[in-house]
Amino acid sequence: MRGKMARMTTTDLPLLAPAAAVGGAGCCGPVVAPVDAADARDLARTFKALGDPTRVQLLSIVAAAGGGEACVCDLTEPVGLAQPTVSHHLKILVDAGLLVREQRGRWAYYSLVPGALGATAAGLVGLAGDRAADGRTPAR
Amino acid sequence: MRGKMARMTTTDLPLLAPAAAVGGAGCCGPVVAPVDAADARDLARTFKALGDPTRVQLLSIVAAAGGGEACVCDLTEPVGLAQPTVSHHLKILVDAGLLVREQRGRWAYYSLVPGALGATAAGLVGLAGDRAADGRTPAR
DNA sequence: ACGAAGCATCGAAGAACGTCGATGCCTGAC
DNA sequence: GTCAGGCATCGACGTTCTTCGATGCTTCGT
Repeated sequence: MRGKMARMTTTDLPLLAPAAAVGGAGCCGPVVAPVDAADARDLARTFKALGDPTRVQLLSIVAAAGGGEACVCDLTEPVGLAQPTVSHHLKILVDAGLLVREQRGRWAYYSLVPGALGATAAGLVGLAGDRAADGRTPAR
Repeated sequence: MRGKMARMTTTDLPLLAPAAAVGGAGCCGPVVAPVDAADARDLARTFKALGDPTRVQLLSIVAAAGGGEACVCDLTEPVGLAQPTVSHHLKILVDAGLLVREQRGRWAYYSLVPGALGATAAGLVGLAGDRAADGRTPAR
């Protein structure tokens, strides 16, 4: 009889993960403080936004576009999806703090948030603490 | 007459993203070749594995554990989930190429794949091409 | 040989996700 | 003022994901 734990909904605030402040910890103890549950949640929220092929494509298309920005009409054709779907994915990327939207006239231009991808990558390698960050084996 | 495009299932091979080989492109043209659709798919598969708070926690707990490895019985309590659920998440991380499983006696020990997190982080910053990789603004 | 412990797999239930067509709002052109 | 274009939002539908209890397999200890 357990049906009482709210099911871990995973829907919450839209903030960007604060680079997962993993400091020096977990070096000499019985699994002490790897990352806070809240940090894990924030980091996972960003990764979930990146966890769709369409969104990864959108991100890279925007990054590769001339001027570093692209409007929705330029994005629907490369990904082969309908315009409402592309708008939906773009909104998710904006909510994740990876893209910014700027309306100019009739067009909505999307561009990368400068440090966002780097911060997420840093949080990713920070996940490992100081272990196996860039190919170093864990001493075995 | 669109309802016929197989729905983009997103389920396929378990391989790890090959760091998203974004070369030099998209500098002077109408959005040419940001990343291949297959690369986007592989990268997104890894990010989807990271897109759950429980899995992020598991990853960091394993990384912070003594010896760089942990068995399932050590992981169920920190994340507060049932054992089958933890096994399920661990399998997803193994399939994504982020963890390795080693059975020793009665226990199954999980540890980080050495370069996996770093490779994924590299693919992430590679997504931006050479733009906004580590805080550099796109010239504006 | 027998029981216990650790773990994976199975099947099910509910929530979340991706996709679309239809529709409405806002801007710019005439 | 009126029309057309670009985009977001809404509602719906099918798929996928997360979680659990139950169960089975393998290994160790007695």
